[in-house]
Amino acid sequence: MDRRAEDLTARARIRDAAIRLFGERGIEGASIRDIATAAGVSSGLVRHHFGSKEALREACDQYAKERMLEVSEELATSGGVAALDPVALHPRVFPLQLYLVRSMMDGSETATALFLGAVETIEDWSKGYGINPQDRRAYSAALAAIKLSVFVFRDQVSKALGEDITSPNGYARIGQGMLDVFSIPIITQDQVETIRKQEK
Amino acid sequence: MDRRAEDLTARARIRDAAIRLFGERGIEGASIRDIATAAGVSSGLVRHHFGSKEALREACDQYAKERMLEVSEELATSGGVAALDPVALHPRVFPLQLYLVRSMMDGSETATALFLGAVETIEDWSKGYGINPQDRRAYSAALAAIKLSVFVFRDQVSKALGEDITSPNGYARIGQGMLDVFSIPIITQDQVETIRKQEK
DNA sequence: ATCTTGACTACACGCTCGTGTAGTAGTTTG
DNA sequence: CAAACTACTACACGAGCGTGTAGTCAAGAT
Repeated sequence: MDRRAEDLTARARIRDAAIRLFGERGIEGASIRDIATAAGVSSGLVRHHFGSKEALREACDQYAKERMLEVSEELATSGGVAALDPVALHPRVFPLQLYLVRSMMDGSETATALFLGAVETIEDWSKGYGINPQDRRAYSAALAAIKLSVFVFRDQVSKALGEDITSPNGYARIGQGMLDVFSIPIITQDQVETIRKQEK
Repeated sequence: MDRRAEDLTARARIRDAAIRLFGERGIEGASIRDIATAAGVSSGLVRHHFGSKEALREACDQYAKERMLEVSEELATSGGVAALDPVALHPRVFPLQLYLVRSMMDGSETATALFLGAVETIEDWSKGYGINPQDRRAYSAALAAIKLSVFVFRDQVSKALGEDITSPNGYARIGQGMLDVFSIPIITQDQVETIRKQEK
């Protein structure tokens, strides 16, 4: 997580520690005392700045959302593979993505809204790109979920590759793996037709 | 979760309730008392049968693993799309998958071993199927993660589609969406080459 | 008829959690 | 210089947790 000038305050340290620990252990799994210790402050100060655990989580949601949208815009203007990646899948935002995924699984509305936004972005992009699936909405939702899957299973994927996917090399490999999934069709459109008829 | 003859015992009811609640709320999020209430027994009986929460989780891991492998074999022999789906993605095993994903995220070795097994199965399958990605291991790991992603984000995907993906209709739609992802290449192999050169 | 065993419950324990309260130190404001 | 405010800590609270213990009850063995 890269720092900004105002971010040397205790409040920012608490928020950063919360995002990291919530992301690693889940919301229930990380206690206020753990977060306070990680940030090098007393547990009372967490309460002083954020009021409650729920409010701390909302502050984290908001911050993660803002940062994600910032990075997303940066990548959109820089071109490259970015267009393929409306919700940025960039090593820089690993901790944020990890946190958002956990927050989503624990029912965060802000995080879920980000997901829905990503689905819409993919919908628009796929239209402009000339992709015409049977059910564009379902296609876009599947793609949005797919892009987050690597974060969810980062430990398992790392174990499968034999190297941490947060390392430059591991990240490059799994990124390449994803590109292969997106470039090599594993069934033909004809087969898809056949399956759909079977199901009816 | 479908029942078997022996499954009318209190022990089985506890295990089923545990798999459901662990899957819905995470391991930390579901207490022994919650599970006991859901199974219609006292919390002491959970301890009597399983010893500890950790042991209960391991029993759930083991049971989920066995059932998954059973279903996996069934689907493999029944042909159809099954070959495409070495780790069965079948509505029948939704609660099991949900549980295994949660257990995996909380560091279960049994669940992680299942994931690694799936990666190997996909590796073998992709070879026999004539798919030749740059990095077969990374490709297989990505595919394994992708297949589980729908379970992780089932609430978000359901919200995006406007209908529950555990319903027959919703399941058919997201299944179709996945098939479209696997049948429509979104970048060409040439573009992949270009990107790889850029990154170097 | 008594003993044993296993399924099952009730209840109490110590711990950690989120939260509440009181108070201190340093800076800002009048 | 005093008052007020803000960042911050220490400590106590009640609740819920996993766990431990004691005991009930029905069924089968001796």
